[in-house]
Amino acid sequence: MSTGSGASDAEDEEKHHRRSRLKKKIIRCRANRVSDEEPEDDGEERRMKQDNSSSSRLSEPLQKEARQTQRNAANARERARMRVLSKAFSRLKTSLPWVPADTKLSKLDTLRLASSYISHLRQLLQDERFESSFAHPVSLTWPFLTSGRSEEEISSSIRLCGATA
DNA sequence: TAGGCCATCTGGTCCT
DNA sequence: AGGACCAGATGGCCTA
Repeated sequence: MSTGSGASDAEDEEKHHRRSRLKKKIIRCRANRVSDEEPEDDGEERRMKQDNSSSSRLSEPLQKEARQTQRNAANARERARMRVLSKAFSRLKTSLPWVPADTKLSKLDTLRLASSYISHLRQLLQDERFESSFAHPVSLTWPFLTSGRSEEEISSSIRLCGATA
């Protein structure tokens, strides 16, 4: 997974499309297997049965088909859900300071770094010097925290964020 | 080539 | 009943 920056977004997209094509191929194969098991469509009788709203009254093959349709819909929803989750991870990653945009970071690493970064910020809030030099520290976000800090403080933060907890 | 990571499928459970 | 969420299984891609 790459970051949420413009170029890497496109990269992500391309990667995603490549994967999707492969996966779709797999899905098609599986679907074919399923449909191979299904008997031939018997026109009129089938259409009449489709008018029945209750699936329990459907014939066996139609029930099977209905289940498969529902499954496919559920799969699509699950894919969308996981896509949202992945994007959230990407956004979280881009909000981590001192992590270059093109850095490869697993989801687990992203969580760990975010966690350590939060700890770091909490530490800063408890720091007396920090409190005396900023009137409203809580309203500040990370890019501003670097101003007024020594090289040593910044590099120690880099070490902190660079280490996988 | 093994191992890590990821996307997807799937069945189960919970919630509305 | 249907959707959301979750966890396990599976298979592909990538890298050391």
